Amino acid sequence: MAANILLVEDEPAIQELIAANLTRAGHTVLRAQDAEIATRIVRDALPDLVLLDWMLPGQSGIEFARRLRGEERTRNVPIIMLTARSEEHDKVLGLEIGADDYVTKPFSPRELMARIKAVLRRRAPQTTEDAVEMAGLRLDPVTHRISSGAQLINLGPTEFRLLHFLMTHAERVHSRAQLLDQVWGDHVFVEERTVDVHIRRLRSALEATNHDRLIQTVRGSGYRFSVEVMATGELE
Amino acid sequence: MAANILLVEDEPAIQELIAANLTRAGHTVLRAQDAEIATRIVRDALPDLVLLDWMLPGQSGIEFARRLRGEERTRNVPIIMLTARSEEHDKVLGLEIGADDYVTKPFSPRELMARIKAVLRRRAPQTTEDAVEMAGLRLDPVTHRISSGAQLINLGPTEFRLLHFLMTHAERVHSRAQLLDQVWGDHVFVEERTVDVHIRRLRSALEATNHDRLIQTVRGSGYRFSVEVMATGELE
DNA sequence: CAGCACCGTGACGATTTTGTGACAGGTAAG
DNA sequence: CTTACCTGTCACAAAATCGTCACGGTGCTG
Repeated sequence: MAANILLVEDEPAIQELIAANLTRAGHTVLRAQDAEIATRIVRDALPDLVLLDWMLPGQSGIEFARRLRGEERTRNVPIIMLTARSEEHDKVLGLEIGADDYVTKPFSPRELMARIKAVLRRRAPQTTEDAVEMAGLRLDPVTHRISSGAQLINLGPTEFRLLHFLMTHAERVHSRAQLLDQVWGDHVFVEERTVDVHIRRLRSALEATNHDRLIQTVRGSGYRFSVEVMATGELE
Repeated sequence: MAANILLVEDEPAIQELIAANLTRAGHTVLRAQDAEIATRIVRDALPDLVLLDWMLPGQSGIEFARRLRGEERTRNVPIIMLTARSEEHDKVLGLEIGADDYVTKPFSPRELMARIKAVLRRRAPQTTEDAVEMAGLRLDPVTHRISSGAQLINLGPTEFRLLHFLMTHAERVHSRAQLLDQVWGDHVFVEERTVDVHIRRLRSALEATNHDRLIQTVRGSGYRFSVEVMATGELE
């Protein structure tokens, strides 16, 4: 959770504001007023995340980002860009470079912190090697097996990862976007509705042991793995 | 609790005094000596609250406040005005612009801190992820579930958001227009009476656990979520 | 008590969201 | 080069939810 964050921002007041919020959230802050200083810092130690102002004196933020992406060593460092306006042109340019997220000024620090949290979590997928068992359904990451009692259940790789994620984050609702980030990977371009299809494949595989009811649809929000029975159906 | 506060005050001694108190209370302070500096800051980052001196060199505080209210992005930032005069006329003018509170100099720091706390609390619960529980009714945004004891209650997306808003802003009357803004979204074209229908759907869903009485009609004004029993009828 | 403004309610068509079956690649094993 | 999976996308079906309306009830005013 706690991370080392490189903050590249020329406006002192804003830099101070962001730094204070980051510190309060438990992160360590490395500050840079311009791209040159930032470059020097990155050479010494790789941060876990870079917060980068689009407009900087001297070398622009976008140029710095491009350089980060260009070098093997720094390629995988997540970048969040702070941009003056939400113009489509900027957004496209940013995506090209591979910024992980965008925050447009004026931004609320609260929202910025939320984005940072999201990006960090996306980058550090929680993959315990421990077996999970819920409601008689057992998933073992080591042997890559799923079983219900003696009954073995066969799944494709994607459905396996999906079920693993859902079981290790049970009871929570996950949006399709979140599932894509966590299960498919960070920078994958896939239709959101594809999640539906895999949910369906997962369900039909679990149908044999009547475990398909554990995967619930939350209309307008996403999906949830839950042991609790749905409220509606008192089907008798 | 901890917030980012923009302090616009030209008198250095006063500024220092207030800033020290804010910092001690755990807040982060952004300082500006005049409206121009304040404008520059707001262009980049939205504070959680603005403490604004009425009298400023150059552009007046009231003018700055008016500009904040005029722009979409900054409209909802709470403002507390600081003024030397205590004339009724000023108070009216300030409230007209939409200042959330009003403190007259000389003020006691303790009083000011209390006002700040009050305003922040009023604005805060809008974006919380925490579960809410009132009168045995529990709403959890994370699992997207509503329960009364072991009994689960099913709601559509809109009713869910409506109940969430009402519960996080309980004991207060909300007009239909306010509810539409807060629950439906800012620029939605929907009949006001539609709120009635959703209130009704919400009530009938809560009826099973006898929680429908928590949602009260305030004739001529709107609706209120309240734990207190209505004074009027002891319906048996 | 009449008139009026306001609210609750049931119904219904429209819209949005999700489930489902089919299909065209893609990949790895044989 | 087959064959046997997997995958991502689509189009369409099914389902849930939404917004509106009309009607009737309720409480306030004078």
